[in-house]
Amino acid sequence: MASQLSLGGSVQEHGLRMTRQRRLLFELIDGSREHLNAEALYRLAKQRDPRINRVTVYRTLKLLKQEGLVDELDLLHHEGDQHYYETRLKREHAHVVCLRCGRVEEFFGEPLQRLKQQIEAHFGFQIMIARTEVGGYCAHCQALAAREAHELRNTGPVPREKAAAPVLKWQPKK
Amino acid sequence: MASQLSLGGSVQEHGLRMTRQRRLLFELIDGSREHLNAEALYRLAKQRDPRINRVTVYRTLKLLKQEGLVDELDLLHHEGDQHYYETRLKREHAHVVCLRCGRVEEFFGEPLQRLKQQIEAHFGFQIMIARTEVGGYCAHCQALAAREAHELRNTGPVPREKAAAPVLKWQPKK
DNA sequence: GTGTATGCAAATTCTTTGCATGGAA
DNA sequence: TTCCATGCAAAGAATTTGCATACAC
Repeated sequence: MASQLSLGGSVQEHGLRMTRQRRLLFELIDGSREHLNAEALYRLAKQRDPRINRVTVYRTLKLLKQEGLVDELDLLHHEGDQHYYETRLKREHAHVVCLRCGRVEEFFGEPLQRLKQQIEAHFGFQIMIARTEVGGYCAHCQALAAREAHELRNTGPVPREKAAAPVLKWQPKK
Repeated sequence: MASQLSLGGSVQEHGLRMTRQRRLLFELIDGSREHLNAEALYRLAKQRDPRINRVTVYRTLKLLKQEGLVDELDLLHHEGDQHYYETRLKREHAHVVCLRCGRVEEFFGEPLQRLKQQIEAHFGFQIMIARTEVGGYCAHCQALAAREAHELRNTGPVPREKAAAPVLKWQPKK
Protein backbone atom coordinates (compact mmCIF):
# COMPACT_ATOMS: atom_id res chain seq x y z
CA MET A 1 0.00 0.00 0.00
CA ALA A 2 2.75 2.44 0.90
CA SER A 3 3.93 4.38 -2.09
CA GLN A 4 7.43 4.96 -3.32
CA LEU A 5 6.95 8.69 -3.56
CA SER A 6 9.66 10.73 -2.00
CA LEU A 7 8.52 13.50 0.22
CA GLY A 8 12.02 14.80 0.82
CA GLY A 9 12.91 15.06 -2.83
CA SER A 10 9.75 16.79 -3.78
CA VAL A 11 9.90 19.20 -0.90
CA GLN A 12 13.53 20.17 -1.28
CA GLU A 13 13.37 20.70 -5.00
CA HIS A 14 11.14 23.67 -4.46
CA GLY A 15 13.10 25.36 -1.69
CA LEU A 16 10.75 23.99 0.90
CA ARG A 17 11.74 22.48 4.22
CA MET A 18 11.40 19.05 5.63
CA THR A 19 9.91 19.28 9.05
CA ARG A 20 8.87 16.86 11.74
CA GLN A 21 5.21 17.64 11.02
CA ARG A 22 5.39 17.19 7.27
CA ARG A 23 7.17 13.90 7.58
CA LEU A 24 4.62 12.63 10.07
CA LEU A 25 1.58 13.72 8.11
CA PHE A 26 2.82 12.24 4.89
CA GLU A 27 3.66 8.98 6.62
CA LEU A 28 0.21 8.77 8.12
CA ILE A 29 -1.56 9.35 4.83
CA ASP A 30 0.72 7.02 2.96
CA GLY A 31 0.46 4.30 5.56
CA SER A 32 -3.27 4.46 6.19
CA ARG A 33 -5.48 1.73 4.89
CA GLU A 34 -8.44 4.08 4.93
CA HIS A 35 -8.99 7.38 3.21
CA LEU A 36 -8.42 9.96 5.87
CA ASN A 37 -10.05 13.35 6.04
CA ALA A 38 -8.35 16.36 7.56
CA GLU A 39 -9.91 15.84 10.96
CA ALA A 40 -9.07 12.15 11.15
CA LEU A 41 -5.55 12.87 10.03
CA TYR A 42 -5.23 15.56 12.65
CA ARG A 43 -6.37 13.23 15.38
CA LEU A 44 -3.98 10.50 14.30
CA ALA A 45 -1.13 12.96 14.09
CA LYS A 46 -1.93 14.36 17.50
CA GLN A 47 -1.46 10.95 19.03
CA ARG A 48 2.08 10.81 17.77
CA ASP A 49 2.88 14.49 18.18
CA PRO A 50 0.58 16.24 20.64
CA ARG A 51 2.00 19.63 19.75
CA ILE A 52 0.81 19.53 16.16
CA ASN A 53 -1.83 22.02 15.15
CA ARG A 54 -4.87 21.49 12.98
CA VAL A 55 -3.82 24.40 10.81
CA THR A 56 -0.58 22.65 10.00
CA VAL A 57 -2.58 19.70 8.78
CA TYR A 58 -4.49 21.88 6.36
CA ARG A 59 -1.38 23.68 5.20
CA THR A 60 0.47 20.44 4.69
CA LEU A 61 -2.38 18.86 2.78
CA LYS A 62 -2.45 21.82 0.45
CA LEU A 63 1.27 21.51 -0.07
CA LEU A 64 1.15 17.78 -0.73
CA LYS A 65 -1.62 18.31 -3.23
CA GLN A 66 0.35 20.97 -5.03
CA GLU A 67 3.42 18.77 -5.16
CA GLY A 68 1.29 15.99 -6.58
CA LEU A 69 2.14 13.64 -3.73
CA VAL A 70 -1.40 13.37 -2.48
CA ASP A 71 -4.78 13.34 -4.19
CA GLU A 72 -7.94 14.84 -2.82
CA LEU A 73 -11.22 12.95 -3.05
CA ASP A 74 -14.68 13.68 -1.85
CA LEU A 75 -16.05 10.14 -2.05
CA LEU A 76 -19.36 11.67 -3.11
CA HIS A 77 -19.58 13.33 0.27
CA HIS A 78 -21.24 10.25 1.67
CA GLU A 79 -20.79 11.72 5.12
CA GLY A 80 -20.45 15.43 5.41
CA ASP A 81 -18.60 17.80 3.16
CA GLN A 82 -15.06 16.90 4.06
CA HIS A 83 -12.42 15.80 1.65
CA TYR A 84 -10.39 12.64 1.83
CA TYR A 85 -6.77 12.09 0.94
CA GLU A 86 -4.59 9.34 -0.44
CA THR A 87 -1.04 9.18 -1.68
CA ARG A 88 -1.00 9.28 -5.43
CA LEU A 89 -0.87 5.84 -6.94
CA LYS A 90 0.81 5.01 -10.18
CA ARG A 91 -2.23 3.19 -11.45
CA GLU A 92 -5.38 5.08 -12.33
CA HIS A 93 -8.27 3.89 -10.22
CA ALA A 94 -11.87 4.67 -9.43
CA HIS A 95 -13.43 4.84 -5.98
CA VAL A 96 -16.62 2.92 -5.48
CA VAL A 97 -18.56 4.06 -2.46
CA CYS A 98 -21.53 2.29 -0.90
CA LEU A 99 -24.03 4.99 -0.02
CA ARG A 100 -25.52 2.82 2.69
CA CYS A 101 -22.59 1.36 4.63
CA GLY A 102 -19.93 3.78 3.47
CA ARG A 103 -17.50 1.11 2.39
CA VAL A 104 -15.05 2.22 -0.29
CA GLU A 105 -13.62 -0.12 -2.90
CA GLU A 106 -11.02 0.70 -5.48
CA PHE A 107 -11.40 -0.36 -9.06
CA PHE A 108 -8.48 -0.62 -11.45
CA GLY A 109 -9.41 -1.40 -15.00
CA GLU A 110 -8.56 -0.58 -18.55
CA PRO A 111 -11.55 1.65 -19.26
CA LEU A 112 -9.86 4.21 -17.06
CA GLN A 113 -6.74 4.26 -19.20
CA ARG A 114 -8.87 4.34 -22.33
CA LEU A 115 -10.81 7.25 -21.00
CA LYS A 116 -7.71 9.30 -20.35
CA GLN A 117 -6.22 8.53 -23.72
CA GLN A 118 -9.43 9.44 -25.50
CA ILE A 119 -9.77 12.70 -23.67
CA GLU A 120 -6.20 13.68 -24.39
CA ALA A 121 -6.62 12.79 -28.05
CA HIS A 122 -10.04 14.34 -28.42
CA PHE A 123 -9.31 17.71 -26.85
CA GLY A 124 -5.53 17.91 -27.11
CA PHE A 125 -5.74 18.10 -23.37
CA GLN A 126 -2.83 17.56 -21.01
CA ILE A 127 -4.23 15.63 -18.07
CA MET A 128 -2.73 16.31 -14.68
CA ILE A 129 -5.30 14.62 -12.51
CA ALA A 130 -8.27 12.36 -13.03
CA ARG A 131 -10.84 11.24 -10.59
CA THR A 132 -13.72 8.84 -10.86
CA GLU A 133 -16.08 8.33 -7.99
CA VAL A 134 -19.00 5.96 -8.16
CA GLY A 135 -21.79 5.70 -5.64
CA GLY A 136 -24.45 3.07 -5.19
CA TYR A 137 -25.11 -0.03 -3.16
CA CYS A 138 -22.70 -2.83 -2.51
CA ALA A 139 -23.77 -6.45 -2.84
CA HIS A 140 -24.02 -6.80 0.90
CA CYS A 141 -26.32 -3.83 1.34
CA GLN A 142 -28.49 -4.86 -1.56
CA ALA A 143 -29.09 -8.16 0.18
CA LEU A 144 -29.86 -6.44 3.46
CA ALA A 145 -32.28 -4.07 1.80
CA ALA A 146 -34.05 -6.93 0.08
CA ARG A 147 -34.47 -8.73 3.39
CA GLU A 148 -35.82 -5.58 5.03
CA ALA A 149 -38.31 -5.11 2.25
CA HIS A 150 -39.43 -8.69 2.72
CA GLU A 151 -39.93 -8.20 6.44
CA LEU A 152 -41.91 -5.05 5.83
CA ARG A 153 -44.30 -6.86 3.53
CA ASN A 154 -44.96 -9.49 6.18
CA THR A 155 -45.68 -7.03 8.93
CA GLY A 156 -48.91 -5.73 7.54
CA PRO A 157 -49.77 -2.13 6.76
CA VAL A 158 -46.97 0.31 6.97
CA PRO A 159 -46.89 4.13 7.01
CA ARG A 160 -47.42 5.33 3.50
CA GLU A 161 -44.09 7.04 2.91
CA LYS A 162 -42.16 3.98 3.97
CA ALA A 163 -44.07 1.60 1.76
CA ALA A 164 -44.08 3.87 -1.26
CA ALA A 165 -40.44 4.87 -1.23
CA PRO A 166 -38.06 2.71 -3.21
CA VAL A 167 -36.16 0.41 -0.95
CA LEU A 168 -32.87 1.62 -2.23
CA LYS A 169 -32.69 5.32 -2.39
CA TRP A 170 -29.94 7.88 -2.20
CA GLN A 171 -29.49 8.52 1.47
CA PRO A 172 -29.73 12.13 2.51
CA LYS A 173 -26.36 13.21 3.86
CA LYS A 174 -25.72 12.77 7.57
CA MET B 1 -29.35 21.29 -23.58
CA ALA B 2 -32.54 21.40 -21.54
CA SER B 3 -33.50 18.01 -20.18
CA GLN B 4 -36.81 16.23 -20.37
CA LEU B 5 -36.91 15.58 -16.68
CA SER B 6 -40.15 16.42 -15.01
CA LEU B 7 -39.87 18.38 -11.86
CA GLY B 8 -43.57 18.29 -11.15
CA GLY B 9 -43.87 14.54 -11.45
CA SER B 10 -40.92 13.83 -9.28
CA VAL B 11 -41.94 16.32 -6.66
CA GLN B 12 -45.55 15.29 -6.38
CA GLU B 13 -44.84 11.58 -6.21
CA HIS B 14 -43.25 12.05 -2.85
CA GLY B 15 -45.90 14.22 -1.25
CA LEU B 16 -43.88 17.33 -1.91
CA ARG B 17 -45.17 20.59 -3.28
CA MET B 18 -44.51 22.50 -6.44
CA THR B 19 -43.68 26.05 -5.56
CA ARG B 20 -42.72 29.15 -7.45
CA GLN B 21 -39.18 28.89 -6.08
CA ARG B 22 -38.63 25.27 -6.94
CA ARG B 23 -39.86 25.75 -10.46
CA LEU B 24 -37.62 28.74 -10.96
CA LEU B 25 -34.51 27.13 -9.54
CA PHE B 26 -34.90 23.99 -11.58
CA GLU B 27 -35.49 26.02 -14.73
CA LEU B 28 -32.36 28.02 -14.12
CA ILE B 29 -30.17 24.99 -13.58
CA ASP B 30 -31.69 23.13 -16.50
CA GLY B 31 -31.44 26.09 -18.82
CA SER B 32 -27.96 27.23 -17.91
CA ARG B 33 -25.15 26.64 -20.32
CA GLU B 34 -22.66 26.81 -17.46
CA HIS B 35 -22.37 24.77 -14.34
CA LEU B 36 -23.81 26.94 -11.61
CA ASN B 37 -22.80 26.89 -7.99
CA ALA B 38 -25.18 27.73 -5.18
CA GLU B 39 -24.16 31.35 -5.04
CA ALA B 40 -24.41 31.92 -8.79
CA LEU B 41 -27.77 30.19 -8.84
CA TYR B 42 -28.96 32.35 -5.98
CA ARG B 43 -27.94 35.50 -7.77
CA LEU B 44 -29.63 34.48 -10.99
CA ALA B 45 -32.76 33.50 -9.13
CA LYS B 46 -32.81 36.76 -7.24
CA GLN B 47 -32.97 38.66 -10.51
CA ARG B 48 -36.18 36.92 -11.43
CA ASP B 49 -37.63 36.70 -7.93
CA PRO B 50 -36.10 39.21 -5.53
CA ARG B 51 -37.89 37.64 -2.58
CA ILE B 52 -36.09 34.34 -2.84
CA ASN B 53 -33.77 33.41 -0.02
CA ARG B 54 -30.35 31.80 -0.20
CA VAL B 55 -31.48 29.11 2.19
CA THR B 56 -34.20 28.08 -0.20
CA VAL B 57 -31.55 27.59 -2.84
CA TYR B 58 -29.64 25.20 -0.62
CA ARG B 59 -32.77 23.38 0.43
CA THR B 60 -33.94 23.03 -3.13
CA LEU B 61 -30.58 21.80 -4.35
CA LYS B 62 -30.62 19.14 -1.69
CA LEU B 63 -34.07 18.11 -2.74
CA LEU B 64 -33.23 17.99 -6.43
CA LYS B 65 -30.19 15.88 -5.67
CA GLN B 66 -32.23 13.47 -3.62
CA GLU B 67 -34.83 13.18 -6.34
CA GLY B 68 -32.07 12.48 -8.83
CA LEU B 69 -32.99 15.46 -10.99
CA VAL B 70 -29.73 17.23 -10.46
CA ASP B 71 -26.16 16.07 -10.05
CA GLU B 72 -23.56 17.69 -7.87
CA LEU B 73 -20.03 18.21 -9.15
CA ASP B 74 -16.98 19.82 -7.69
CA LEU B 75 -15.04 20.29 -10.94
CA LEU B 76 -11.90 19.58 -8.95
CA HIS B 77 -12.55 22.71 -6.93
CA HIS B 78 -10.66 24.72 -9.49
CA GLU B 79 -11.90 27.84 -7.81
CA GLY B 80 -12.91 27.59 -4.20
CA ASP B 81 -14.70 24.78 -2.44
CA GLN B 82 -18.15 25.24 -3.84
CA HIS B 83 -20.13 22.62 -5.63
CA TYR B 84 -21.62 22.91 -9.07
CA TYR B 85 -24.90 21.57 -10.36
CA GLU B 86 -26.34 20.28 -13.58
CA THR B 87 -29.55 18.53 -14.52
CA ARG B 88 -28.96 14.84 -14.83
CA LEU B 89 -28.27 13.80 -18.38
CA LYS B 90 -29.21 10.47 -19.82
CA ARG B 91 -25.73 9.95 -21.18
CA GLU B 92 -22.82 9.32 -18.89
CA HIS B 93 -20.18 11.98 -19.31
CA ALA B 94 -16.95 13.21 -17.80
CA HIS B 95 -16.08 16.79 -16.99
CA VAL B 96 -12.77 18.02 -18.26
CA VAL B 97 -11.58 21.14 -16.47
CA CYS B 98 -8.72 23.37 -17.49
CA LEU B 99 -6.86 24.27 -14.32
CA ARG B 100 -5.56 27.43 -15.87
CA CYS B 101 -8.49 29.09 -17.62
CA GLY B 102 -11.27 27.22 -15.86
CA ARG B 103 -13.02 26.14 -19.01
CA VAL B 104 -15.10 22.99 -18.66
CA GLU B 105 -15.65 20.51 -21.47
CA GLU B 106 -17.87 17.47 -21.42
CA PHE B 107 -16.70 14.18 -22.76
CA PHE B 108 -19.07 11.40 -23.80
CA GLY B 109 -17.42 8.18 -24.78
CA GLU B 110 -17.75 4.47 -24.49
CA PRO B 111 -15.06 3.93 -21.84
CA LEU B 112 -17.51 5.49 -19.42
CA GLN B 113 -20.15 2.89 -20.15
CA ARG B 114 -17.56 0.15 -20.02
CA LEU B 115 -16.35 1.38 -16.69
CA LYS B 116 -19.81 1.25 -15.15
CA GLN B 117 -20.51 -2.19 -16.53
CA GLN B 118 -17.23 -3.54 -15.26
CA ILE B 119 -17.73 -2.12 -11.80
CA GLU B 120 -21.23 -3.52 -11.56
CA ALA B 121 -20.03 -6.91 -12.74
CA HIS B 122 -16.88 -6.96 -10.66
CA PHE B 123 -18.40 -5.99 -7.32
CA GLY B 124 -22.04 -6.87 -7.82
CA PHE B 125 -22.54 -3.20 -7.21
CA GLN B 126 -25.71 -1.27 -8.01
CA ILE B 127 -24.56 2.09 -9.34
CA MET B 128 -26.74 5.08 -8.58
CA ILE B 129 -24.35 7.81 -9.54
CA ALA B 130 -21.03 8.07 -11.29
CA ARG B 131 -18.80 11.01 -11.68
CA THR B 132 -15.57 11.52 -13.55
CA GLU B 133 -13.69 14.76 -13.31
CA VAL B 134 -10.46 15.38 -15.13
CA GLY B 135 -8.15 18.33 -14.64
CA GLY B 136 -5.25 19.53 -16.69
CA TYR B 137 -4.46 22.04 -19.38
CA CYS B 138 -6.48 22.68 -22.48
CA ALA B 139 -4.80 23.00 -25.86
CA HIS B 140 -5.18 26.75 -25.76
CA CYS B 141 -3.48 27.14 -22.39
CA GLN B 142 -0.68 24.79 -23.33
CA ALA B 143 0.11 27.03 -26.25
CA LEU B 144 0.00 30.12 -24.08
CA ALA B 145 2.25 28.55 -21.48
CA ALA B 146 4.74 27.54 -24.16
CA ARG B 147 4.86 31.08 -25.45
CA GLU B 148 5.35 32.49 -21.96
CA ALA B 149 8.19 30.07 -21.33
CA HIS B 150 9.77 31.21 -24.55
CA GLU B 151 9.52 34.86 -23.58
CA LEU B 152 11.01 34.14 -20.19
CA ARG B 153 14.05 32.52 -21.74
CA ASN B 154 14.63 35.56 -23.92
CA THR B 155 14.39 38.05 -21.13
CA GLY B 156 17.54 37.06 -19.33
CA PRO B 157 17.84 36.13 -15.67
CA VAL B 158 14.62 35.64 -13.81
CA PRO B 159 13.79 35.23 -10.12
CA ARG B 160 14.78 31.75 -9.10
CA GLU B 161 11.36 30.30 -8.21
CA LYS B 162 9.87 31.40 -11.47
CA ALA B 163 12.56 29.90 -13.63
CA ALA B 164 12.81 26.65 -11.74
CA ALA B 165 9.12 25.87 -11.46
CA PRO B 166 7.60 23.81 -14.25
CA VAL B 167 5.71 26.01 -16.60
CA LEU B 168 2.57 24.01 -16.23
CA LYS B 169 1.81 23.29 -12.65
CA TRP B 170 -1.28 22.71 -10.64
CA GLN B 171 -2.47 26.14 -9.71
CA PRO B 172 -2.86 26.69 -5.99
CA LYS B 173 -6.51 27.39 -5.32
CA LYS B 174 -7.36 31.04 -5.37
C1' DG C 1 21.82 34.07 10.35
C1' DT C 2 17.91 33.97 7.00
C1' DG C 3 13.70 32.99 5.71
C1' DT C 4 10.33 29.28 5.74
C1' DA C 5 7.05 26.66 8.86
C1' DT C 6 4.44 26.42 12.91
C1' DG C 7 1.04 27.47 16.55
C1' DC C 8 -2.53 30.21 18.18
C1' DA C 9 -6.54 33.08 17.66
C1' DA C 10 -9.54 35.00 14.80
C1' DA C 11 -11.73 35.35 10.40
C1' DT C 12 -13.93 33.50 6.19
C1' DT C 13 -16.54 30.57 3.29
C1' DC C 14 -20.01 27.39 2.50
C1' DT C 15 -24.01 25.22 4.32
C1' DT C 16 -27.54 23.89 7.75
C1' DT C 17 -31.02 24.55 11.55
C1' DG C 18 -34.92 26.62 14.47
C1' DC C 19 -38.88 28.84 14.37
C1' DA C 20 -42.85 31.69 12.98
C1' DT C 21 -45.39 32.77 8.83
C1' DG C 22 -46.95 31.83 4.09
C1' DG C 23 -49.04 29.09 0.64
C1' DA C 24 -50.00 24.52 -2.25
C1' DA C 25 -53.12 20.78 -2.40
C1' DT D 1 -57.77 23.26 6.43
C1' DT D 2 -53.68 20.82 6.66
C1' DC D 3 -48.88 20.52 6.60
C1' DC D 4 -45.14 21.32 3.69
C1' DA D 5 -42.11 25.25 2.17
C1' DT D 6 -40.21 29.69 2.85
C1' DG D 7 -37.74 33.62 4.90
C1' DC D 8 -35.08 35.39 8.44
C1' DA D 9 -31.64 35.10 11.92
C1' DA D 10 -28.49 32.51 13.93
C1' DA D 11 -25.58 28.49 14.28
C1' DG D 12 -22.39 25.12 12.50
C1' DA D 13 -18.73 22.76 9.82
C1' DA D 14 -14.73 23.03 7.09
C1' DT D 15 -10.96 25.71 5.91
C1' DT D 16 -7.97 29.92 5.65
C1' DT D 17 -5.39 34.08 7.26
C1' DG D 18 -2.43 37.31 10.25
C1' DC D 19 1.07 37.55 13.10
C1' DA D 20 4.76 36.43 16.46
C1' DT D 21 7.80 32.67 17.52
C1' DA D 22 10.40 28.41 16.33
C1' DC D 23 13.41 25.90 13.65
C1' DA D 24 15.48 23.88 8.99
C1' DC D 25 19.02 24.89 6.03
